[in-house]
Amino acid sequence: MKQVSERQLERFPIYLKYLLSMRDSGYKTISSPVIANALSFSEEQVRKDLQVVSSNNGKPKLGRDINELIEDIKAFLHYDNLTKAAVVGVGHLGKALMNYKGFNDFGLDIVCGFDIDSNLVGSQVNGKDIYSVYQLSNKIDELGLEIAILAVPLSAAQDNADRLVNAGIKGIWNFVPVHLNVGDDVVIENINMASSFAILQHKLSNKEKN
Amino acid sequence: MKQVSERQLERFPIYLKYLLSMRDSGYKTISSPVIANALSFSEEQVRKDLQVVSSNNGKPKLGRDINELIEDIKAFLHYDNLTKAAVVGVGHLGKALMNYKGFNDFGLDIVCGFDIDSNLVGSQVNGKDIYSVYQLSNKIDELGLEIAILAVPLSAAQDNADRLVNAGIKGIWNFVPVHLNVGDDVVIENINMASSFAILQHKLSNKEKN
DNA sequence: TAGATTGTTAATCGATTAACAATC
DNA sequence: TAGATTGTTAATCGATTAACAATC
Repeated sequence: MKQVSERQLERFPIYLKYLLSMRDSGYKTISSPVIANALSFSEEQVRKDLQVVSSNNGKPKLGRDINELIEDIKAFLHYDNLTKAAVVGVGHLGKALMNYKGFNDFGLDIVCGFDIDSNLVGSQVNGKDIYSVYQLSNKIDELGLEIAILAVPLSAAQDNADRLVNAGIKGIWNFVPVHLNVGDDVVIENINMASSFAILQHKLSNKEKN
Repeated sequence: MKQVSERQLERFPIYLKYLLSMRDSGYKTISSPVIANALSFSEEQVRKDLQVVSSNNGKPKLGRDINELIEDIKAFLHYDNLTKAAVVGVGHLGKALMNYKGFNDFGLDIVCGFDIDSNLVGSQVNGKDIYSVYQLSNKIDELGLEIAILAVPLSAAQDNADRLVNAGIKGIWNFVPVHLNVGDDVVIENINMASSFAILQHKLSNKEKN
């Protein structure tokens, strides 16, 4: 299979959402120019991206079979077998993540939550148990947790990352706006709202100048 | 001022968080290699990035003054005068965003929420009023709202984006995993959790292969 | 002074875009 | 057939990394 870049990986879920909506609208095939126009990408980029995941070639004049393309992207993104995850830090954000309905659609299954607050431990959010962070090691093994979603306060982020790594977690989805230092064998992916907002703000103030 | 790329913009909030923590630890100056090492960037990249925002040159052997650097980054990112925003769609995610304490730190002030559900309209979240989406035009003017934070269900996303644009909003921070089509004069910035998770998942499955 | 760090200029790398023959 | 779309190969663009003289 061809090499894939992070930029491309980011685009596949976007293609998938669009393709699902087009299938719902009754389309059977779809071409790169049509996708490009709908999503504001270039058609060359769409063609290259789809070549990475497609099991069959597209057909000149027709494009690709939508169903096949949807299956190819889902397979490529591992959407079929759910990855078990836990939310660490059950504050406002952590609760919202535990309640979010969309995660199953992209192969993520939030099994439980962890918090340090003894008032929360033993309760449930969206029907999912909240355990103590001191139970991390045990529960990770017992429940087969693969990924931790970190949503603790800033000051507790690195400590909890260390705790997770010690407990055997290899993947951390970090919602805390701070750089985590972990070993090479652990993968971190950050959702940094401050970074995203900086781009929005900058684009807006550039507009105003014109 | 030098040209700045989106990649660089994303890094400035990360630098800022780190610099604040180093200032708290008592440091007065800091060099690019030290920053690079702490944040897992290359030192050349750090040097180039800081040159974009710094009002003064760094000093060989010493580096830069931390306080000055912090002020420069804050000014560059417009962190000083708060941008007024509203959350549109007060579900689990919308509520969490309205409760999130960190936005003020990066120049964002969530003034109120909007929802279509008449059971929510008139209530408050974190002391902030929830208005009907039918009041958007009026309230945007009345309250001086500049940015909309979109957190509605997928099926309602494009309609609400259109509504916001019609009501005069020029910047949309989109938390819905869908591509929004708007005119050239409107800026959209997406927080796409599916895209972010795709990268995490892919890195993890690559690790497993080794 | 010696040397760590700087800013600038050049080289490399990777991703996007363009060009174009092949084909359903 | 004609032409829209494909896949491949080459060119361009932009960002990162490397090299190096300047300097506190």
